[in-house]
Amino acid sequence: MPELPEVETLCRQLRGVICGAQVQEIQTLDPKLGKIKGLEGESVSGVERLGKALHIRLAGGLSLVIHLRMSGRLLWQQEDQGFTPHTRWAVSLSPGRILLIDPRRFATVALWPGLCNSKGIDPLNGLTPLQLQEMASNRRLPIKSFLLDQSHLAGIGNIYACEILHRAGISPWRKAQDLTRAEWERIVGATREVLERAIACRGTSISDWRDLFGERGEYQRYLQVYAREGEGCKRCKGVIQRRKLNGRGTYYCPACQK
DNA sequence: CCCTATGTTCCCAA
DNA sequence: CTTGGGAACATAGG
Repeated sequence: MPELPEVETLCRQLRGVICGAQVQEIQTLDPKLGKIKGLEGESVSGVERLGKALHIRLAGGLSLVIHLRMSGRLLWQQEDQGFTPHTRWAVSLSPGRILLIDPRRFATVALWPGLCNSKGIDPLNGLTPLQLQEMASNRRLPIKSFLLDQSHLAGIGNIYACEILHRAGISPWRKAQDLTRAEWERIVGATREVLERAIACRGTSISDWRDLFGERGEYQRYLQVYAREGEGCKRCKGVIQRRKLNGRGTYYCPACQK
């Protein structure tokens, strides 16, 4: 469910409520998640996002790393209001607790010694067209699959890959190695514009995404192609199509994405 | 029963 | 060894 804008939203919201707070208790309700012990009394020194992973940094140097995968959510409870359905894990801190809610049970939590080194570059931090073009040289996979590969760009998922390619006017099936310099420039620009607006909107609540405080995001108002199969393109006279690419629903306008 | 779902990892064939 | 694609993971909903 959550991609870069959604995880960034949680990251910023968590910073506002748990920086400096002390860990009181960690509860593991789903045995599939490994138990994390020995953090009682540790204080939170910061919250960072690396790709789609959330890092809660502790003063002792360790980081609690949460990955929400497909259906994970975080919910802040200032007071104990009980566990909502599908609560898998919870951290109680001095000002309140964070619930990890995850129907499909793909989410992971782990304790990392220090900073996790992720290979992919952050699309919002120093992304250049030349850099991308070099990474894509000799890659015959479709550009959409390239954008989804977290070892290249860290944070883009299925919704935003579709939206970025529409905004850039490029077909999801173009081979990554065939894009021109000008097209990579359009991708970099579209990536920044789409992700920054989505962050400002606190994510896309097309189905069940909610932020840390249970509020819906607003970016669904700005979606140009995702979940719009059969509807008119907002930029040309085309009709939005949906096809599968590597098993993922892929929305695009055949008329203006070349 | 079928298909779908905002992600990642493993396995296999080319 | 590399690359790309499909299945698996687990659950709910249409």
